[in-house]
Amino acid sequence: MVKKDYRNNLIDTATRLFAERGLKGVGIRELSKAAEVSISMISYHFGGKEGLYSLVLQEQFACFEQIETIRELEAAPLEKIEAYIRWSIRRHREYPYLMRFYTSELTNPTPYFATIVDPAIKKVIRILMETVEEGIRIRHFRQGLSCGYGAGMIGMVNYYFLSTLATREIVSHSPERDEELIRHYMDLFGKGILT
Amino acid sequence: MVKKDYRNNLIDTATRLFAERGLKGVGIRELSKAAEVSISMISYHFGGKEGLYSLVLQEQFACFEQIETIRELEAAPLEKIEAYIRWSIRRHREYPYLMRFYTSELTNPTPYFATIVDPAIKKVIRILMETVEEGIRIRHFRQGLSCGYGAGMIGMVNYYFLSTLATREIVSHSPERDEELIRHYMDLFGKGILT
DNA sequence: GTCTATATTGCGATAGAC
DNA sequence: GTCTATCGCAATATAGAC
Repeated sequence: MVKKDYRNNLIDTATRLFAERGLKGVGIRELSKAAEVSISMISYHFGGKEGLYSLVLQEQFACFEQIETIRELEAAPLEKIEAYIRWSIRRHREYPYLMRFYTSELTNPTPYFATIVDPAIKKVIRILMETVEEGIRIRHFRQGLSCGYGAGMIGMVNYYFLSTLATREIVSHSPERDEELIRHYMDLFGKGILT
Repeated sequence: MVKKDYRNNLIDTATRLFAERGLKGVGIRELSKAAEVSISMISYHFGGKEGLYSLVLQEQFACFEQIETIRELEAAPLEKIEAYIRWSIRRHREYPYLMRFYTSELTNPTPYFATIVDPAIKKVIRILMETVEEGIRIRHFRQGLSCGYGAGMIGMVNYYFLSTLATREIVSHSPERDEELIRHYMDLFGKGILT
């Protein structure tokens, strides 16, 4: 079906371009040329540039629904933390532009931050904090810890992907290293760095 | 001196507006109106909008020079890590818009990323990795750790400030909590979370 | 140094043909 | 559904008066 090809073509191209240069950094002329369709297709299919952007954003953040399965997991808190790390890394690999939208919306929010991005971030942070809280309560984790440590783990993983542009010459970001990365995060988070 | 007032006025206004909406998100009309000067002042003093932006960026990242004092510190690796955390938090408090420029340039880089932002980030990461490496070498830190753990610490601290917009209703970001925050990061990084 | 007025270019959106 | 051509507006930069 021709219609669907053109539509998907536009969505794919827009995802890449918006991720790389932001909503304001991409014009509909360049967008339609890159997608090899005419400029009027953007208004026709998506009601304008902003409509296309919000659709791309929705697609990118839809996967945050899956975090609920981690909350409902019948598992020890530390296993839930590992499940989060695995889910998070898988998510970044599956949606290579996700971190760009995530941080771009956090620093230069568009009107869609409040409805799409903010709830997704809050949901993940709340679940991680809950998990750490539970770990403290049932004495798997040390007493007197702050449940904010959960957010520390989110920060470590996200920064690994966020900083790629500056660190790829220093640290390998190959997917083949992902398992090693998970072990390292769990090791550091669990036991700390000291002898 | 009138000249300097107008110039500084423009720089201050531009810092706030560029931080909040990005280079492309702010026009020189709005900028000059907010700074209460005429539009032509931007070209006159800074050679155009981009010139003003690059000056703001230089100002924001100039403080990264100070990281050298941590490298040269005569102190144990763990103390250097704490010195980094203190320096980083102080930096975020002194330059409240720094994290916005930092992440905005990482996700939607402008032509100034390569000369201003990239070297600053690389310098900090290298020093943290060196410090962890040294800690492992002199057996203050556990053997078999990756020196990439240093970057994990950068990620935790930066994410705390990056995520403010989404987490301020969940976690307090008050400067009065900073000392507690430093203790928590050192505690987690040093001993981990397990009993 | 600072202003107003204007030149020029580029933007997003759409009318109308097919 | 898709195209081309064009409208109206906002962008940056600058000429020229003071």
